[in-house]
Amino acid sequence: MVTIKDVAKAANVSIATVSRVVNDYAHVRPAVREAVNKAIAELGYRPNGLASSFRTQQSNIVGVLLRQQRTPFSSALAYAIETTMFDEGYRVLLCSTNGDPDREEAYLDTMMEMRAQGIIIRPSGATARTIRRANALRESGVAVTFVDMKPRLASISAVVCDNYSGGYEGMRHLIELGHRKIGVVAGAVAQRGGGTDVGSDRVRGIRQAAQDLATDVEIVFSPAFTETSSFEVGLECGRTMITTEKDMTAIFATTDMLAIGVMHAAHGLGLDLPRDVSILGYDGVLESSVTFPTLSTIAQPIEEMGRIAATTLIEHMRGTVRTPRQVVLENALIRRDSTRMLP
Amino acid sequence: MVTIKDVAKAANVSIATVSRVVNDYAHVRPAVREAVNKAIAELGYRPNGLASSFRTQQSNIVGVLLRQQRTPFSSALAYAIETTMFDEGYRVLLCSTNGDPDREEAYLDTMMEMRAQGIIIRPSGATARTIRRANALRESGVAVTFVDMKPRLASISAVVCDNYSGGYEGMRHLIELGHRKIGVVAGAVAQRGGGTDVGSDRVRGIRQAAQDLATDVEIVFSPAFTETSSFEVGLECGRTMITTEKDMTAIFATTDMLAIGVMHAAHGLGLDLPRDVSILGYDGVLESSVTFPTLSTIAQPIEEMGRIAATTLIEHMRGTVRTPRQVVLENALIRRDSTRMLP
DNA sequence: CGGTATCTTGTAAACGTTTTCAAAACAACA
DNA sequence: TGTTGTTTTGAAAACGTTTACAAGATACCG
Repeated sequence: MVTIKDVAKAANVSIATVSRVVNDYAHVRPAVREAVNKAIAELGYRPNGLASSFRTQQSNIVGVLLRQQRTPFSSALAYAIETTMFDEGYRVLLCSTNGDPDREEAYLDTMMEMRAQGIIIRPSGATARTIRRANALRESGVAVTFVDMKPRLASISAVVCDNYSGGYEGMRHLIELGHRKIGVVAGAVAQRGGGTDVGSDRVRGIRQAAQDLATDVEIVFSPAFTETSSFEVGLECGRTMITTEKDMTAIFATTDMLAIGVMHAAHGLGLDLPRDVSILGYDGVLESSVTFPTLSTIAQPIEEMGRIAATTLIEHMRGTVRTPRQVVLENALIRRDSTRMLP
Repeated sequence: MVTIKDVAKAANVSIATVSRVVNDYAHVRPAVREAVNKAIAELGYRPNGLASSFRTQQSNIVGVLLRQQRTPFSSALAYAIETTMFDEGYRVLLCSTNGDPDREEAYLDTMMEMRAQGIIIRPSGATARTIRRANALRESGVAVTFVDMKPRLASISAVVCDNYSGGYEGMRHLIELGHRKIGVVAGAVAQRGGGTDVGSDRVRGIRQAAQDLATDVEIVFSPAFTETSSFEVGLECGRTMITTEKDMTAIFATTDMLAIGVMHAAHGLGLDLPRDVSILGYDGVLESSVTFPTLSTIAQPIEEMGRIAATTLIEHMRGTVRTPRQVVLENALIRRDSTRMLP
């Protein structure tokens, strides 16, 4: 490998000068600069990033800790973060913990060892622990931003959608369409409503809307389950719900993938959508636009979340913003074909 | 930050000894080892990865260069690669070029600067250039493996599916079901059939099967288009194809997302699936199992591809395998509800 | 107990940069 | 030409590890 020394020798200058040229410093005579650049080109010199990172203790690496990687939501989020970071000169180390706390631990360790400048975390359920860990990171000088989760105490920056009002507006949509008995498919934690996770907020919004918007609204929850977002769960819950609750005219699933599962359940039971039952999703992932019928959904601005999380983290890393900041974005109802006005 | 020096002082040993303990070397007295570990724990010492990477010139970083990141295929692939690498002690830098050659260039530069040990590339269309670049990388000591693309000359390792036979078997499926006039939705490059890309191989297989398997098979191609995999393109092509070719009974799309687009076109034109037209996809992404009706498809073992690409690269990096290796995996037909026997 | 082999430890030199400091070169001015 | 101020350059010291080498300690053997 050709080093800065080789370049210095070839250009007849000191390594300090080469360094100055490489890093675009002022105070280098044009002639010298040119000679150095020529030597660099001729020798095919590439600065050793390992060395300069080491010297400056700046890795330019940020970690992104996701709980999954295969879901549409995560993909979109990761993509937005990654491109934003790249354009700002940071490189991202993408890690999917798959919900395994040991893996999360291991990844955080690695990031510390690599002296990552900042970390974006989409926390999994184990919030207390994650927050503790995140605070420890912050104290040792690593910038931290949460995405898609708002911690109760605002010591850490976070970017999140207003899931409460999303749930609320989803219900408003269904109620305005004339639905009065509405099934809700949501995770177990969410149903209890105590958590700080996004699902709980959605359910709270749903409950409140049912109280506020009409006197005769009845909501029924599908039996609790633990995993909170998969197609299979939606299928299962949809099936039992549809067979049990005869006069239910609409189902609100707190996730698009859940909703798609519910749609399949409905199809499987011979129902015609949306005539026999309206279905409303939540997230606005790509997949929701390619179902049949296309899925009405409360869309989150996923890419915007990613971008804002990235820029927030960057500001923390650069020190331009020191106080934690919590950004709450609005969701938007997308009316498509899976929900219809009751006759 | 607490360094190895601090630990050495606290444990009353030399930094060399600490280093030996940290790196699990033999020849350290148990008592000493213990004392050092105690000091490490007390001080909260974390080895400076930047420093050791620099010293050893081993970054433990591998780059993964994808052209997109938001597609189900890419996500699954990235996930498989990432977990495999992590378990082997490597960290992955995930990069999506979005088809932009400048971005690809920039990423490769970064990887060189970070002294990545190896790179997995899912090449985009610009193959000649990518191969040249890949060879240059190899010569400067970086391990390179292609995934989902097999270069003509076997100087670079690659993991790919047998797209030719996949196309062939897809056609066999449709022909066995009694279909004789079959529409094919594929990219422009693929249709010309000259490229080394996966699409071309699929089309070649399709063509050959049409010749081999029955005398009266007719295939019609949808008008050529450039982007090769999106839902919108499938929608567009499906629409024109269905309205133009009246006696066509099946459509083979060379991508699941294309197929899903075609399904929507069919639904939009009031067709009943699979009664009025059978639809066959290719890839076997998650989405194909949640369409309505569920999509029959030629499934690629995407995760296996990722895993094998990762292990291949690891073997190259470790030097256990030096000669390039090209692995070809088989696809498998998944029969679902979107294809049916002609009456 | 001396000699030898083995185990354990420390010293110090790298690794390729960046950066401080001071010296050298140059320009401006009297 | 000498003085002063500015620009340009180089020497050398870091940064925190790993590791070659040598030396000190210990064990073993006759």
